[in-house]
Amino acid sequence: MSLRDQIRKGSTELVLLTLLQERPMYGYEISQEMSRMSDGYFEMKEGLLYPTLHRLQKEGLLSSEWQKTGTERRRKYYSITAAGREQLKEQSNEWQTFMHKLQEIISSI
Amino acid sequence: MSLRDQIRKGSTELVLLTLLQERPMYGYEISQEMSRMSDGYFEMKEGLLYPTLHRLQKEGLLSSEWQKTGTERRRKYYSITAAGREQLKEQSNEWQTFMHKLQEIISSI
DNA sequence: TTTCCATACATTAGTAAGTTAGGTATCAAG
DNA sequence: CTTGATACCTAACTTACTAATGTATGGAAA
Repeated sequence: MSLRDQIRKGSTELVLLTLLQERPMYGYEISQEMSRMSDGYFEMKEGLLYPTLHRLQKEGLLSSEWQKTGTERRRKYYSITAAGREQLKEQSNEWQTFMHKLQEIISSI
Repeated sequence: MSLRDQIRKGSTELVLLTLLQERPMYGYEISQEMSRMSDGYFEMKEGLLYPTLHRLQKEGLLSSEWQKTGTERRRKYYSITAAGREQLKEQSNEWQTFMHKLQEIISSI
């Protein structure tokens, strides 16, 4: 695992929930959008993306529905739930704390 | 694993190398000092601390020597090497990038 | 003086997040 | 009609991290 991969560990949920707070999206769209909006920095492999979406839904932080319209390719759209928004707030705060603490340590030397 | 534990994942090496850049320390001292200087935020369990020190030494980022003086309790002091300082610079930069990117995403919504 | 806690090293078994590598199917373009 | 992008998914493996435990020494208190 690269240094970047190692550092990104643990940010999966935060990034996912943040994206879905904007609007409902389907898996493939999420991976594209995540890469696009971070200029390629955040890239989520399918082997992580789909299992994580399933887990977050199981935990009640996301809900999903298959797209109804018959013409387009089948897509499963994920939406953030109220519990998901709560969790997002919590995670966002925790990340802010972490980054602040880390800055303190880095700049203390 | 708690949210905080999950988030701290991947910061182990950076924090260790940063501490040892200040001065050589032994394992027990590192865990105390790490907790002290972060007001209890960063806590490294022994099951992570010792294997990681061993690994970093094996990778040439740290060197170690047992304390010589006979009176005191035996201690293994770890020092950062030139390669370790290089790695620290790299990791520090990578972390800055990551935190910047994450802030962008968080604040973009 | 022995008992108890802090110091100081370490390992082992288990968990869970992440990667790697596949599989299936549809649609559009050349 | 094959190729690549879209779109879903799973299984096997790796590894950072936790939880639990083990060993040994020194000092303080009982």
